[in-house]
Amino acid sequence: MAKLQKSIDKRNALIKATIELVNNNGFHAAPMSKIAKMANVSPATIYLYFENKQDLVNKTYIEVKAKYTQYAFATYNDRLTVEEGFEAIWKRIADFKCKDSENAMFLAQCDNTPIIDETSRQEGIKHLQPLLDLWERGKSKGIIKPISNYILYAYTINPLSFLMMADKRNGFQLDKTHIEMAYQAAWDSIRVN
Amino acid sequence: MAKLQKSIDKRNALIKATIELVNNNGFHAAPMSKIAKMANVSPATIYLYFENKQDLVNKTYIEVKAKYTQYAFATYNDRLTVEEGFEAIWKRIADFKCKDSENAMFLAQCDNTPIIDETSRQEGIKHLQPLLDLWERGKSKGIIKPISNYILYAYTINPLSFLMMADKRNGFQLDKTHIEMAYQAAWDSIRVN
Amino acid sequence: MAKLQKSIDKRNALIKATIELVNNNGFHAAPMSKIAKMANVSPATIYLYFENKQDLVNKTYIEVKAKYTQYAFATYNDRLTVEEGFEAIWKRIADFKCKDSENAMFLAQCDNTPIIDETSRQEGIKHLQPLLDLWERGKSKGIIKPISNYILYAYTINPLSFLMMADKRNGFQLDKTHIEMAYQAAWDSIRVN
Amino acid sequence: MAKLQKSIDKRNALIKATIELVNNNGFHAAPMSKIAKMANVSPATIYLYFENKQDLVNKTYIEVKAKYTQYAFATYNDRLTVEEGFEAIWKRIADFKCKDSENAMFLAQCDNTPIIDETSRQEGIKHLQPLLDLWERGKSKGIIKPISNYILYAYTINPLSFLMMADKRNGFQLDKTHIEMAYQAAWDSIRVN
DNA sequence: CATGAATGAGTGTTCATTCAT
DNA sequence: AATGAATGAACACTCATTCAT
Repeated sequence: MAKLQKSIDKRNALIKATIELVNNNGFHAAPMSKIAKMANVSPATIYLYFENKQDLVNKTYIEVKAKYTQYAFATYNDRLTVEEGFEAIWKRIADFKCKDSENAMFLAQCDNTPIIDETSRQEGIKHLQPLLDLWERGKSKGIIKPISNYILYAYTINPLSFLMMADKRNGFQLDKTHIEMAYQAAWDSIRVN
Repeated sequence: MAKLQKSIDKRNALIKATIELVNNNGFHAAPMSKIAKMANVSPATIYLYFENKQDLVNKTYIEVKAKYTQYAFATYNDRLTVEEGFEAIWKRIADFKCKDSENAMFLAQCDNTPIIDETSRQEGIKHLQPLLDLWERGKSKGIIKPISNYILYAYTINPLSFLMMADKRNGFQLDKTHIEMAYQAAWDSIRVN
Repeated sequence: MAKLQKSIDKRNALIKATIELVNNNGFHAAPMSKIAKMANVSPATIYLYFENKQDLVNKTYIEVKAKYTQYAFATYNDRLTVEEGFEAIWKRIADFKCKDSENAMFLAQCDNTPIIDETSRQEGIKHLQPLLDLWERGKSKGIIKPISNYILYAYTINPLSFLMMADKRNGFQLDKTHIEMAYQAAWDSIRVN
Repeated sequence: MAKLQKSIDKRNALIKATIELVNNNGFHAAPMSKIAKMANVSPATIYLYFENKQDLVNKTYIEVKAKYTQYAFATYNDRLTVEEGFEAIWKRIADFKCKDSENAMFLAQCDNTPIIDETSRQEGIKHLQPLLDLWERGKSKGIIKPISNYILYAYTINPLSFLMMADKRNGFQLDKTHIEMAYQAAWDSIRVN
């Protein structure tokens, strides 16, 4: 029991270290040796928990994505109206991007990069289903435009990554007011007017 | 003159090679030696044209971004109405993402990554000014929502990167119909009701 | 008693695993971890039975060499004539190389390699004494050439290793007929004609 | 020209270092770093001359084997009688084992080991053809026993490796007298009495 | 201007061995 | 007696960069 606990701690420490290093300097500046050092572990120990670097990165991605979706849907249930449901999910995601920016930034870095292999990417997306279901409901009720989910995602959720990065990098502040405006833009872009 | 011409050719070849390699396997799979080989040049020659790898990547980014903005504004002039102007620019950008996907994918990979340094990033954004001016015009005329340009960008232009990647990676097809739908979403998200 | 029995089983399993792995890919592909796995034992357990890897390899060598000499002399007794005795031993050794090729191959790999330390090598040779005695008898009776035992060994026994490897690796078949021819060559090379 | 010369020097130094290290402590104690150091070269430089460690070892083997066969046949021509020819070749090989023991020991270590891949092994054997031709001549003239070349090799040439190792390791002295005795044994083993 | 050869520092990974349990 | 987890040191190999030519 104690052994197992310790193991999970190390695994977590490794994943945390990976996220931290990747966030600070990008994937190309996150060597195994540094990850090990930051997790207070020998480089060899990493390979007790992960097959290789690719696996470590994939697993980290999947784990973070799981946290993300879990957070996103925590307040949602399908008895909400389409608009209520959408707002609930969207705001939770916005919240995640603001409050858990470590994880959010890591996910953003994974977005357009071939570092995560396709299998893990699919695995990561899997838990987004409730949102897709909500959209289908909205479409059939004539509330949401009858367009591809890819477009719906591109115009509602994805912009939040950009805004979070702008907040981190440039002068932009992703505060309450801006989030409200962003939500309005998101909803306006997909609702049937 | 002939010498200079030759030089520009080599520089271009190097930039082209960088883009190609980064597109195929990401930044971590684009070593200087491969870039040199693909450009039919000695590794040492790269350092006649660029200070180091960081510089090569930065310059490549700036160059590609310049092509991108040049293409974006080619049909635009400020005598167009706000909506006409916006549509003109947006559609050109969409066009670029479809037709020059080599360059577009490279830019997408640079988006959320710390590989490009902040200075070069600013340099790349510089030429986007006409779009910002257009938005200001739209805002003052009450046509476009009075919100931060970051949000306007996030909800109109940025989604196109996501859709292009979806087209490259997943089943999604960024064709005429989808582009039209995306444009509608973009415009709906920022126009005053 | 049960405990002790179990221990011997484990020791044997470890030695067997060592032989098997070394045979398959050579010494450099027989790490302790794989040996442990193949013997269904923890890596740490190896160190209860052997001091270190060198010791494991040495002991394996000695053990296999012991089996080899035991087999070689099983049908021999010193009341046989010199030629009968030589044939008996030689044919047993040839038999061993054919039938117990696992062990024979392992010994062959140890032959010209510095992996086995000199002490263990001497230890392994020790049981060959009856053959040396036979040779001395043959020499004193004028039946066997009065030459160094090293040469006698080199020209009678050692060639069998080469032929066995040729059988394993190349097209050569070390069958009944070839063994008979080899025996004739061996005997011809050392007998006083 | 100077450049090319220097390159060949380095290649030779690397091969020499490989032989030396393998001879001293076996293959498992010849890491690339030590080979590089012994050749006064950076580890990275090895990879300018050889694809990888396997390639380095293979090429070293082929090169040494070539020197060996070249030396073996230097005094031979097919106008010699079968016995003269055999003695010429055999004695040259014995000579090689004595005088160029560095190379000879390296070859001995390669003999029963899977470190050299089969292709390189075949490549190494290729130049032995004149000996095989001589044997065929001897067989057709009824001078040499009509038996497999594998057996002829096992009982004439191969014992020399054993004797050389005995000379290096144990008390045995592979001197003139012993060589003469060994030759007699070799010839007796294959000649038609 | 252009290069091929060269490299020190670093990469991901494996290994023989140890230790707390 | 037996172990799974852990590790420092080493391994084969690669990289961005330099330099003599």
